[in-house]
Amino acid sequence: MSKRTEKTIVDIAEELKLSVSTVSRALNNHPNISTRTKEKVKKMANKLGYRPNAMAAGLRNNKSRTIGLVVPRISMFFPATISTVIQNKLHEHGYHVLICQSNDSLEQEIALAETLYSTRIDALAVSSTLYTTDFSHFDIFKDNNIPLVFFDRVPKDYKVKVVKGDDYLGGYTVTEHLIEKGCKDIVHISGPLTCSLYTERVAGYKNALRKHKIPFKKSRIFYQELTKENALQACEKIFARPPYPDGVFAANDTTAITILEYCRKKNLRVPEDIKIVGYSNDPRAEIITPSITSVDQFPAIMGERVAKALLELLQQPGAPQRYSEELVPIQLIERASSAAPVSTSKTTVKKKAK
Amino acid sequence: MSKRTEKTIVDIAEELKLSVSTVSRALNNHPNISTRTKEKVKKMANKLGYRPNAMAAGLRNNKSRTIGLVVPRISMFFPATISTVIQNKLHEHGYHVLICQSNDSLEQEIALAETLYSTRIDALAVSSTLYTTDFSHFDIFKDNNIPLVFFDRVPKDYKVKVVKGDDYLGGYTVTEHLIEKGCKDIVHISGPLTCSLYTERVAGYKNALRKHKIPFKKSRIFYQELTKENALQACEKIFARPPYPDGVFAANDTTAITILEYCRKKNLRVPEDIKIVGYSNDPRAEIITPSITSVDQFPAIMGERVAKALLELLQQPGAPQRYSEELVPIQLIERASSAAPVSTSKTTVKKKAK
DNA sequence: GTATTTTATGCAAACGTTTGCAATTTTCGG
DNA sequence: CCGAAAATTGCAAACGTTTGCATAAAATAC
Repeated sequence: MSKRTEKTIVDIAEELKLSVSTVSRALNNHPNISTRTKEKVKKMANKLGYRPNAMAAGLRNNKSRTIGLVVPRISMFFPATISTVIQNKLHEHGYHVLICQSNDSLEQEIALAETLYSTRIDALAVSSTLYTTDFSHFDIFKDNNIPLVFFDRVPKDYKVKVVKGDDYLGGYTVTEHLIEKGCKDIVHISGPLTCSLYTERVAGYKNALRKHKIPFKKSRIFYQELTKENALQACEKIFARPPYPDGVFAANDTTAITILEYCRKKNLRVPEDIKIVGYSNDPRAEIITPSITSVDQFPAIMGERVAKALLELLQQPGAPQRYSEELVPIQLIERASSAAPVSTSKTTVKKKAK
Repeated sequence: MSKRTEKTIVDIAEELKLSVSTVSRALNNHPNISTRTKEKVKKMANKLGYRPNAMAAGLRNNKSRTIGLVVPRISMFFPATISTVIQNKLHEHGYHVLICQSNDSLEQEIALAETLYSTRIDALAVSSTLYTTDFSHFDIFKDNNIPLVFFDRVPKDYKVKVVKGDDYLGGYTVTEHLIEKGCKDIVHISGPLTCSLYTERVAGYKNALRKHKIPFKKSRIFYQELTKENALQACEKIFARPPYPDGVFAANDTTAITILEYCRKKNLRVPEDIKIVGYSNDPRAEIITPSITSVDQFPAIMGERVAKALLELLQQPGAPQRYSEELVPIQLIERASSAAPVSTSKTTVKKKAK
């Protein structure tokens, strides 16, 4: 085991009786260096086991070739998929990605912004906390003209590049779908309104109701963090007494699944007695019985777009960042949980096939 | 928008008519600095919007306060959970975590080792590719005494710190469980043997068979990357002609789920006709019908242990790294897919309840 | 009030690169 | 073979910190 003696370009230079600048340029394929010396240098670099010191280069160039990525958590399907794509894509272009989790804590998000700035990341992509309404902790990046892209959970009144799903359309589509399948009393379990994407889905929900002349009832909408526990609590309220709703639009699949299981326990048949639609098309939605209708948000596409946006901004340093919003399409994936027509109460009780 | 003028400690020093060294020490709470100047300095730092430059500090100190994490992919439940935990834990101690994906490509893994070394990470944790048998691309870290910890997918003959699940016990437990539930002909879908954890599970499988005097048949074991497509191909072979097996031990849950769905299509009843057990306790295993028996590997615990190991090594720089293996326990989670006793062929055909 | 210890601050080098500019060597036209 | 242009290489400063050592200031002892 050799003592920790990192080889540097000066070692190469000494060995070869060249100047460090020549060695540096040779390693970076600078056109002014003859091919002969380039070869010599690279050979020696190999021989000595030289590895460039990214910090030294970064300090000199004032760039780290690292980009930051802040997401609520990487153990959830949707952000995990996006992160994967962004990471792979940027890696192809020689960038590292520092994936950080805010754990949906505003405090942590603020701290992350600070320390990510300290590492002098070249760009930042963020999907914010559920509770972030003030985005000023990202001002440092804007002010210093560091590429900044928000995705999915994006700010409302903060001028910055944005890549998001078409949440209004999503909310509208789901609700209309349920109405078309015969639902007349649709509950919506939404995330907290501090997060703009939920307000948009709610808007879609309301507009679909209005269009189909179904009265909107405040008591039929819930705003909460979309956890299993909260979903169960909502169920307790919803099914405390009749009339039960005949449709549920859950703003994520964890909630949809929880409600489905609750209904099973209550001997409510899905979809005959009540239809359920989720959101995000989590892999679980497909395999549960009955399979759950959901909305595909195409996380891979979103990831691609974010990566592309970042790369474009990185390619044109100094160019002022313009506000722009990019919409990633959504698609309703119809499955069993919202399939059959609603049985008129107590009449046709077809035996469920499989 | 201010021009990009990063404030540095020299700016603070000039403003305060102090030397840079004093400012540096003040910001780092060096004991030799009077509290009065410390306060003054910090105040001014705030006022100027100073943010430390991690690269400069890193260059000087020869440490980056960043640790590397190499996993096959972060979009899979098990590594995602581990990564989450490691990241959060290390972050508490002021470290950044550079999460990288090898995408199960040896080539990418090698490249990652190289570039991670270039960033001068302070430590490295890796769960290797399915196909990594030669680990010499990690020698740089060993040779330079940089903390190196492997987890889950660990090397066989490479002396290094290791945190892994008890895969032998897992294989044994699952197989014995199936036998106890009445299975006499158990197929095992294993990952490729290049990955040591699968060889151990296979060993467990074989030993359980032997102990219970069930002959091992080579034709009943499959070695393949555990994807859905491969699982389907295996199914085609397995169910090409009778006799069909009465038990399947799948080395991950994706495979178990695929087989379950295949059996449903073939009108084979699970668990009456055939029992299925998966591995890793993916969230999907719980919600599918019938729910699938699986093996919990406690990813959160594994993550904790890895983080702890890294931190310990980081705390004692220079100490020679010893080889050591830490076993994380496993637990069989019994569910419906392996529950009921095997129906003797064609006799009692109880209607499956729900 | 001086000598000595303790406390607080400053100087300057170092970390490993990159790069503008100057210097040197090579090439080539005439 | 000379001079000028082109190609190659070298010098030295800079990036923003940290830190060993020296120095200055304050506190303490006598």
